[in-house]
Amino acid sequence: MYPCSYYREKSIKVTFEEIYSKLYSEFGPQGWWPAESSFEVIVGAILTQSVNWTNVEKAIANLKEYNKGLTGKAEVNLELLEGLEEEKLAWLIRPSGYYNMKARKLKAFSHFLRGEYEGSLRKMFGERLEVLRAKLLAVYGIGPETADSILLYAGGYPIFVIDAYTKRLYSRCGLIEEDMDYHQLQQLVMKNFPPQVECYNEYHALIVALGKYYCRKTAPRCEKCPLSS
DNA sequence: GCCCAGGTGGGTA
DNA sequence: TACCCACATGGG
Repeated sequence: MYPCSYYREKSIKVTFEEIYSKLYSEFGPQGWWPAESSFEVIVGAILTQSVNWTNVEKAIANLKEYNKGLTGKAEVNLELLEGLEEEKLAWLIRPSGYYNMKARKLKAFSHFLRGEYEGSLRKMFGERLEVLRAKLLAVYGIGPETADSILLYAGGYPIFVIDAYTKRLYSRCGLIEEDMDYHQLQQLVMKNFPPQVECYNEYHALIVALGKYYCRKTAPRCEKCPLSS
């Protein structure tokens, strides 16, 4: 039995805040997002879709290496993505999986940023939260999780990111219904855990940290889960 | 060999 | 709306 299922079956109430506190005291600050620039956060957010982060690291390393040979600067930026043929881009990001789809997605975002904000992230992040979120969702390849990761980790907006780990954790704890959709779940969390950028930043990262080791789909290692004590 | 990983878009009933 | 499927590499 999962420790968090134990809460549910014994009708022990835990709150979103208590889970956050436990995770924070167990794992400490995570310092997300792991990237050297806002633009790199966005690229990482797209590349990490349904893929292990270690794969993404290889892909981003390829992009940096390529740009270093081209311009002397080992960084991921808009000019690099714009200058690359989609096929070449796909080849460089191959380790991240779904590379043809993701190359198309990166190109789509590049066109969006250039067309809508003259290539300026500063201008893009000058938008109001709701406005930018809606615009991002309209970009090919950017769904709710990717949009919210971009908003929170690159833009510093107070928005809570929901992912597979988040659903699994809250569901096992009995805090949510299995069939809640992304928006419902996000609203529920934000209603019960008031928006603060720093906490939302850490919370999502902490849930991923927990999920990677103790709250996996299979083989959860629940006997060592920090939430069990 | 099998399952899974920080999803999204498109098609069908 | 509610499912199904394609997309694809790398690690345990």
